[in-house]
Amino acid sequence: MGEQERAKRTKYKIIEAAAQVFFEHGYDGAKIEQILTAAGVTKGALYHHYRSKQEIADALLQQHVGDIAVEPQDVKLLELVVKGQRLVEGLQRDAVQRAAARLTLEEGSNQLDRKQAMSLWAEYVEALLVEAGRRHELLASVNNPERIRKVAEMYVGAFAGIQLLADVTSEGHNRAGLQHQLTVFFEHTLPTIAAPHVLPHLRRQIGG
Amino acid sequence: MGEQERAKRTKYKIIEAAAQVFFEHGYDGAKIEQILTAAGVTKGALYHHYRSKQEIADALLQQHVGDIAVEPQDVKLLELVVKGQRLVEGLQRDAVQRAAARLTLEEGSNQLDRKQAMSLWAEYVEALLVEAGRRHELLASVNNPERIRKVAEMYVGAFAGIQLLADVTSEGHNRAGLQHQLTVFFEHTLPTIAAPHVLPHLRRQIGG
Amino acid sequence: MGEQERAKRTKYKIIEAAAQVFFEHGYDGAKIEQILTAAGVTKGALYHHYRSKQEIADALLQQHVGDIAVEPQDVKLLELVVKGQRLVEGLQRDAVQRAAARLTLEEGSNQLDRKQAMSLWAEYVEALLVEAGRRHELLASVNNPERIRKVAEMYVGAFAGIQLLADVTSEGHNRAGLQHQLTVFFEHTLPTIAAPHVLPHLRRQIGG
Amino acid sequence: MGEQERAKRTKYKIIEAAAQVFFEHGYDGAKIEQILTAAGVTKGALYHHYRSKQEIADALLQQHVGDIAVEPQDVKLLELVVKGQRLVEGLQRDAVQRAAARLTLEEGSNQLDRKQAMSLWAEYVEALLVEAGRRHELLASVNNPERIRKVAEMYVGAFAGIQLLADVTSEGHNRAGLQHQLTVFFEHTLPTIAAPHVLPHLRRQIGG
DNA sequence: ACTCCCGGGACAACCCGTTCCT
DNA sequence: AGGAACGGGTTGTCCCGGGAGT
Repeated sequence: MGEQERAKRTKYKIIEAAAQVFFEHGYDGAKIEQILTAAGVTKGALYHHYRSKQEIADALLQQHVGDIAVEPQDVKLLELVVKGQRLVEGLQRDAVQRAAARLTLEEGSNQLDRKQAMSLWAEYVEALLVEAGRRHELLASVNNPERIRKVAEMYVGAFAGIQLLADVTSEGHNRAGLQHQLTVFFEHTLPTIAAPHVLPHLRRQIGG
Repeated sequence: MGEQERAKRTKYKIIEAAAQVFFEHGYDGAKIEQILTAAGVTKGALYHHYRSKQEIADALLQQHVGDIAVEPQDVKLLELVVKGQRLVEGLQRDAVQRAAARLTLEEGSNQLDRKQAMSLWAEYVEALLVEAGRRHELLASVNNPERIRKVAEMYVGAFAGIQLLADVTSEGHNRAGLQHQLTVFFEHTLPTIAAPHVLPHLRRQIGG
Repeated sequence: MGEQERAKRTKYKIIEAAAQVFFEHGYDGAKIEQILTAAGVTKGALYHHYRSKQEIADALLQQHVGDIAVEPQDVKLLELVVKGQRLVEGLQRDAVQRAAARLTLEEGSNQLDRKQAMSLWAEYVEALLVEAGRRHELLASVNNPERIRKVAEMYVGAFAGIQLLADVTSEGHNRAGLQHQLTVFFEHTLPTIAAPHVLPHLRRQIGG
Repeated sequence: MGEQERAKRTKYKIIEAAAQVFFEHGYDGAKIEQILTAAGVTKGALYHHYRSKQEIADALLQQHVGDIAVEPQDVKLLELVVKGQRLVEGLQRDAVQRAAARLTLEEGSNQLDRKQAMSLWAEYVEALLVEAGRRHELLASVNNPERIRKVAEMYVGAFAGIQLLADVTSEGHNRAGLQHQLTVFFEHTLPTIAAPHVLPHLRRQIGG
């Protein structure tokens, strides 16, 4: 019982340490020894819980998928905004999220994972926009399937890039930075997507 | 003499091969052997021309900086658009550009490089926007130093992200894809930045 | 009490499992995990009963030495034949015997054990032959100390080899195979050792 | 050119050192470090020439197959004797032969090799005996297919065993020992196989 | 008394960037 | 420019101990 408890904590210590190291050095650049040191565990312990470096990375990515649920909103586009904010918040707060993001972008020998992760996001945004369109929240010029698809992809890409840049621009993991960046992004893209009557709602959330 | 010639060609073969390998596997993941095989060169040759793996990467990045000069335009914002298009075009055409992009985003042991590269871009865009502002090409709401700075950063970030996504979304290195993506990006951001009277000019370039 | 009983059974389960694994992979090649799995025991249990891998091997070898006693025979050479047959029978029936044989032939870090085991056998056979000589059961050409010694060594060696080959030639652990092999061996060596008048007795046993 | 020469010598040094170590400790027990030390080469050199420990063992076994050709003899059974003597001689003279023998008997993960090696020998001896039978060199009691087969197997097995024992009985690699053992073996088995009229010929060779 | 899980750490095989000699 | 050699560093294996629970 107490044993189980300890094991659980050890596993988590390892994941946390791995997150830190993976985030800083990438998958290939990360050395097991670094993880060991950071976690304060021995090799025996680590390999007791995970069979390989790859398995640690996988476990880390699992954690990530603990998907950010967003409560439904009257204005569908609000969900997009909130989701983005939550995601950003997660990236700032949680080293595991940051590492997962890095690993996903990097591809670990298999390009597929990266592809899938991105595609998933794109699909999610697309579905959201479609629904928004049905509710007349989109500008007429945007509200057709072809266009929605493109916009979704652009959004996801741009979003990913902003995260990337934020790592760089900010000294420490300054919270305000990324959040502000996101705000700017929304302010400059939503007006060309959303119908005028929903913009005020969106602005309120953004500004908040 | 002819020797010089051959040496030059060998060096380039190496860079090209390295580009391919670095792009696919990243810096740490790339093995010298792979480069050797891809280039059809022996180890002796490679180390005759470059003293280390890092030096190859550096040489590769130099190439990249062979900066895309853009001819001055009446409308300053057009330069931004053209620059973006040129960059994208380069990324599609040239494996070296692609590899350089990957390496830059990855940081090679030193975070500084990534930071600098990004900052450089941000500064370039910022300067461009400032000049555009002076020429009354910006919306009033955007035309103040603080805001311009933020917008520039957002732009660079989003831009980087679009490239990333493009690697993923496209099967082969489909040219049209990235270009189209970029078009969508410009269409959805410029209206919230540029003054109405320059928009038609920009649209003409974008659509082209 | 019942505890003791269980402990005993556990110990035996371990020995049996170890025998299987040692026989198949040799000492170095055998992994504790494999023994664990085969025995259906946990690591804690195993190390409660045995302090090390080596100790398991030792225990296994002890078992082996539970020497095959052969009832005295009128014709001394018959004892040699019977002993051989018993040994072979044991090797077929009992995995522990098989494993012990392998470990003995392999030497476990110390060559001494192997030497001793072999020497023991050689001495046993030698003593037996000496006694047979005293009883006029040997051919005159063989019946001198020097010769007896050599013959004994040859016998043991050849015998060991036959076992080895049998492992290999036979698909499953075919019982008949080894036994038959042994018969052939006796048939082809005894006539050059035994006095003619004892041969019929020996043949009867061999053929049986 | 001179390079090639050096490489060849290095490869051989490695094989020789490996032979020594494999012979003493078996495959699993042999450590690469030991081979390195014995050969006086570095890890890099070793792995430049061989990709794995297994590959070294394989190379070693190849060498072994450089089969001992025996010049045809009038009396076919003489070939059997000569072959045996040559083999034994080889085992004494050449560490590589010794190691190969050990590795073959040990099976390295795949039992097949051992089986095949043994079977090959058995087949060789069988063929030889068949031919001898055709030339009326065998006793009538032996000269039938069934029997020949069994005798061949017995022979090979016994032979292998004698080698094994010799490793053990002898302190240094005493040459005389094994050879003498072999002599005894032939003396005690051939009379029950060979026709009386060829025995003198065989004895002459054996005694030689 | 025995089981079991967690953890410790030495050590092994192998990789890979680099140098050195030709 | 060619290719053998170098050697430190990496991941992963495996034998074993320890302590809580039943």
